[in-house]
Amino acid sequence: MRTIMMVAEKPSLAQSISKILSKGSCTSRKGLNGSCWVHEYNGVFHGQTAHYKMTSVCGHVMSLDFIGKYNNWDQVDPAELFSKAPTEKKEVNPKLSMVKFLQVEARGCDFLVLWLDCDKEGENICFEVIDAVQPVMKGGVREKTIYRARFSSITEPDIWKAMNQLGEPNHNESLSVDARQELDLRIGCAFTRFQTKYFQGKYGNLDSSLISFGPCQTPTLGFCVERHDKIQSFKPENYWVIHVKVFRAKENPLTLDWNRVKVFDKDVGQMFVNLTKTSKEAQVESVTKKEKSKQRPQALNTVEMLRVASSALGIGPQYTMQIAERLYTQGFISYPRTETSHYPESFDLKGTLKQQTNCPFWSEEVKTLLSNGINHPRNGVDAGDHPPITPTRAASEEELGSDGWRLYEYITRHFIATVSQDCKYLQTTITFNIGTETFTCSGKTPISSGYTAVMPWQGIPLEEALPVCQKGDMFTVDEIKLVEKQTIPPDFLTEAELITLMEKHGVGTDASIPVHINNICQRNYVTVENGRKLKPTNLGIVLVHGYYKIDAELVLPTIRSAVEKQLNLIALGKANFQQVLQHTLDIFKRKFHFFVDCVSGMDQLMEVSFSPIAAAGKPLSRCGKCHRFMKLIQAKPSRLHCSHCDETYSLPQNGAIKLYKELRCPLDDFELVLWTSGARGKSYPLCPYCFSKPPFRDMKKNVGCNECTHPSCQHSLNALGIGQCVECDSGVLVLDPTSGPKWKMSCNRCNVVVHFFENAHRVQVAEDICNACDASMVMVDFSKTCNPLPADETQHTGCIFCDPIFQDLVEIKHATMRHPMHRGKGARRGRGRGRGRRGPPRKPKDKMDELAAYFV
DNA sequence: GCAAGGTC
Repeated sequence: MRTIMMVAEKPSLAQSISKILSKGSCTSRKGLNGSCWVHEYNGVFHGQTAHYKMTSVCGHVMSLDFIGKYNNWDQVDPAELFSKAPTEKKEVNPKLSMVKFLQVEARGCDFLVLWLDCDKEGENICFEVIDAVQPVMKGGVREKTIYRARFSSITEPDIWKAMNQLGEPNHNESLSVDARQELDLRIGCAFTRFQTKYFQGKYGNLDSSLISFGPCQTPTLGFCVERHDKIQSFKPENYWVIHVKVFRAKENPLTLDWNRVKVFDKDVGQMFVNLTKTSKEAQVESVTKKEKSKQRPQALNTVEMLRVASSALGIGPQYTMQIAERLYTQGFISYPRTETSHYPESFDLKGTLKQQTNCPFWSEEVKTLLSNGINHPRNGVDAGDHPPITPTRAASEEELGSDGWRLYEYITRHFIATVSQDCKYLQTTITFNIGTETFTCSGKTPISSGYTAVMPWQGIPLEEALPVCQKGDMFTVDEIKLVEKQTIPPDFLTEAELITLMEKHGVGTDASIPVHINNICQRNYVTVENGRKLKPTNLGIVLVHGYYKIDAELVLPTIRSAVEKQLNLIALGKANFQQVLQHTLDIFKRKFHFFVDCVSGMDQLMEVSFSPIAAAGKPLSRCGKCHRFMKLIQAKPSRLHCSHCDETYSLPQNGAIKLYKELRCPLDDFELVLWTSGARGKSYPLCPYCFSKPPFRDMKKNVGCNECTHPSCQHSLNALGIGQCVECDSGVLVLDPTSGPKWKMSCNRCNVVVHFFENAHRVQVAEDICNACDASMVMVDFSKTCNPLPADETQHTGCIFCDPIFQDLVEIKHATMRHPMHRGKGARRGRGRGRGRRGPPRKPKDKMDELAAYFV
């Protein structure tokens, strides 16, 4: 029997498609990566009985990156990223072993049917799957073996239609995505690295660890700064309006609106007032009554959900998507990433509504709709991806938690609204003539609330009823005055407005819009103010103004759409992949060089808001080269700067840095500093020079003395390492020499901190090794007054894992069970032991020799 | 450490 492997873009789709095609009879099992499912059933393929295996990936399998050595910021000129630097495809998430999983499932299969989403990204993933799977499938030389299923919705008729009309994957569309990936990578990384290094080397208080650039995030920031500029350049203007009040006996006075609304010249205003004042009476010119309606909403898609969540619920896009994904995986709502605002024909509107019958918040409205009949939903856009976002089962606040419930409540109310009637109201307008001028007064009275019954915030507010009158009726003029007013500046851009702008200009997608907004917040280009308004920071403003000054195209919203236009030519087969890629890269390469040449133009703006790095920070520790004090710059990213040598040294982030007893690194004479993390109180010393430039080949970048393999330095791993970490595979528990009297050792790789020998006078790592577990022996001195040791002993040396006397004094407890000592000899792991187990350390050579060797 | 696009 032939076997057909079928692959969807996500596990949920594999499940629904296989359910349809197997008519509910498939068996399901989890794949070896623990994330994807395999659904199997028998059916017919090409007229013969066949075995089907339907599975999925989780989005893209591969992602593009530069080959390793081009990811070293210190060694690579960003300009090289435009052409010289080779790229390679890497697995997006190596932990998922997606390629291996696909190969295991595809081995020996006869046919491959690709059910990836029907957009360009999906087409690209098709080829990622093909590349992974083809080598292990049965070689069908004479027969076509790879098919593409194209579906426009996840409904039975559509899925069956797709299965019966299998086509071929579209290589051109896939190539257009390959081109986009390469362009985004080369352009984004080149600009980001250049800017970051350039500005961070010059200014001390930028307060952002990364000065990033990207074809989506930069225009996103541009929108926010554009509004800021409008506010700044706003000049209030005076204008004048005529306020008129009229009344009739025993009735409340009416305030009227002037038909000319306002004038910008006081004298002209006064003239109109005089003309109005020629009459003491207001005559009714006409009374019109018009039935109007407020339309029920279209079915909910992602972008609209994000807008409402931000503006009405006060929940940001990133968090909204997190909540929505949780609601989706728990089965409360349908798939939350969709551009479609139109229910498919087969959508069970009534069934979805019935589920909500018993929810007290809207049961009345639901019951009325079910008994009176639901309204046909408005036409929306069918993007062919997923149905609109709807509730899929009833829920309560207890089940969902506060924010989950608020979003679910909105989604549900929105759904009910889409099948409700429009809101109808009567608009009455009374037109008055006073002198030569015309004034009106209007009011709304609800006729039927329609959908606003479930979306009360959109309802017609109750107003005082207008007086009943007819043409020719006379009112007495109570008051006529000229009122001076001022135009007011616009407010900062709201997140909801930004989402609309991004969508309009094609910046980002429904799934990536939240990411871009999050990026510009995290990079400290904008802050989120009350009412989720986005206020640009000095840094954000200077960056955008700098781009405007040097090359406005870098920040204009068209930068994305212009490139996408080119990419579309590839997708349509009208242009060659290489030519488009080269052409676009050439343009941006020139833009890059121009930007580099003109960056002083941005400097002039930076200088106004930021202080030079040499003027920032407080003196902390001495430089090993000039022996003058270096300054600690606390602003993000925290770093040490030697103004004499004009060098900047990076430091670990998210912790406190202080001087470490004026001790020095034996390799380079830099004074050591102590890094302390907040939460768990982990700390270690580090040499500012070695931290960026590891002295030994086996040492990674950005590590402290607790990972240094120096053979004789008293602060190194060799001197203070005790034994293999009890949690992680690669770490070593290192004594924290500053931790007494609450002594502890912490893993130099993971977050494990082990407390031991509380109140001991002194704790030292001894020369000897435990025979049983290879850990370093530990020597402990207790003071006489506080001595837990037996008899009169105040000093004891032993293995903290194996020594019975130490057992109660070490807080390892359950973690001990993971230690090799307690798992039998077979379980011993070879790596990462304490000192003495790392082989004879190489003798350190002269520091500069070491460095030279390191970088060869 | 970087982009944007999928998805978990």
